[in-house]
Amino acid sequence: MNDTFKALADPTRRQIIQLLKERDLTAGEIADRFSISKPSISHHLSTLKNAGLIDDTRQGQNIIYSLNMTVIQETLGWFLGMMGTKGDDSRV
Amino acid sequence: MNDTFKALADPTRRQIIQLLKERDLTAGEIADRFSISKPSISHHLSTLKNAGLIDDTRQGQNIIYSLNMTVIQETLGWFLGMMGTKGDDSRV
DNA sequence: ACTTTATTTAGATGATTATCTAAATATCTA
DNA sequence: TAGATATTTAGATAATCATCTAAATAAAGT
Repeated sequence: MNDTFKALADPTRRQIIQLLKERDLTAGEIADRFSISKPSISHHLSTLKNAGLIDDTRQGQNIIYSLNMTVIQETLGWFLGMMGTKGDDSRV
Repeated sequence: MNDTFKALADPTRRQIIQLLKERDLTAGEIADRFSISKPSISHHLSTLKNAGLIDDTRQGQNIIYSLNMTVIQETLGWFLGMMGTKGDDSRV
């Protein structure tokens, strides 16, 4: 959970996630959309992958990244849990 | 938005939020529930307040902190936007 | 006014992080 | 196997962050 929030606490990484929401992309395609170096993007991708937010699969020379909705759903659940009646401590 | 995610990217701050979900608490009551120093908790509270996640109001010697659901709702919205059909780029 | 209690602000320190360049690895093609 | 392309790993550096102790501010009680 902490890895997830830490991964999301960076604007570049959130943008990457937004890009992957549209369609799967190779590391290079992702890097092309930013003005920072490829190694930096690679590092961000590794952070996102480590948090379980994205998956990767090699296809020839390319590595294709895709969103993994599982962790996003879990995190959404955290917020939903937050939205119960304020002060709700489960007394019926 | 970035302030929100950064504020949430710390376990102590998330725990503070969980505590405030149950009921409003003074700075001291919050600090009592952690093993780190009061100044550190005060700093965390200031980070959360800066992100709009909590409000404070002085009452005598105490400062009472409370959850502000507005930003939490907005952030929930971010996740909901994420949950649209994967690949959804709005072609009807 | 002085003391106590509650809280924050200041200033310092060690750890983590975002970024870079250079080098390594992996795959494909000629 | 040599060369080109795609990507990551290594190592360095500057910035940000979590934490601490000590000092300052605020309110209340004596």
